[in-house]
Amino acid sequence: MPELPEVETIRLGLIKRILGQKIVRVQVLEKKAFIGSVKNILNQEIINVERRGKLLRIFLDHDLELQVHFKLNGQILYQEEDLFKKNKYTRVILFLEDGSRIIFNDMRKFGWMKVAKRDLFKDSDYGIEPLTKYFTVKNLRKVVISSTKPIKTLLMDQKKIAGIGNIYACESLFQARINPFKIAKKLTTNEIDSLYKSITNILQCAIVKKGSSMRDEMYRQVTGELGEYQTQFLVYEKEGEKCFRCGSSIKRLKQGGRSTYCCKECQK
DNA sequence: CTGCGGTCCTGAAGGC
DNA sequence: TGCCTTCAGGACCGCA
Repeated sequence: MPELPEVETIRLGLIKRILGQKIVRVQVLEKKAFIGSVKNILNQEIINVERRGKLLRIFLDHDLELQVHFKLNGQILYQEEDLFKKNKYTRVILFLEDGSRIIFNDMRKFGWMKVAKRDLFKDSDYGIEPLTKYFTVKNLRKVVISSTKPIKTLLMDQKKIAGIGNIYACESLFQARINPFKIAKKLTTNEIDSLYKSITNILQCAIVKKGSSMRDEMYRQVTGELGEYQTQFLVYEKEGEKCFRCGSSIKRLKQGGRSTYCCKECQK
């Protein structure tokens, strides 16, 4: 579920609420959801909240961090004491010193929280980070022209470009008028320029709209509110609807076991 | 190197 | 009503 814009929205929601707080108690309701020792993060102060691709990184004292990977259904909520509510999908609760709580929910149990040493974090495990100074047309071109994969598969390869999942890959390729099945190295210079602009534009807009909350409404902001970018989708989950640009029917095609949504007339 | 299918889980939706 | 299949935002693994 959460891709870059959703994780970034969660990061922004947390950073203005939890900095300087200490974690005073940790309740693990699902063992496999919490990797590492709870003891190591007790009484540690939260000093920053960062993000790399789809990975959320809560920085603590003593060179430690608590990483969160949301996979498909993970959710982080921030609750004041009096609003506290867990549900049947609550896997971990972090209690902060002022009585507030960070709740990690995950219906499908794919996601996890992990205690890790900050200096062991391998930035090179992740590809170019969009919306940073490293994400330039030149760097995107370098990655694109050296790959024989279909462009959509490449966009979702976290080791090449970090943070893009199925939704934003489909939407970016539609906006750039590129066929998701086109082999990356066959893209023209103009197409790569266009793709660069569409990725940047769509991710920025999605962050402004606080991410995308889909039909099962699993993604929420930390306040519990829904995101709003799903109202801007032009192809994702629009099978059979008319293309916004040319009016022909939006197709759903299988690609690497996943659904790819596109317009066969506009995306060549 | 690549693609493909299976795997970790739970639940919703649709067909019959 | 109930049973069955398919699908779901991610990522890893083994295999060809």
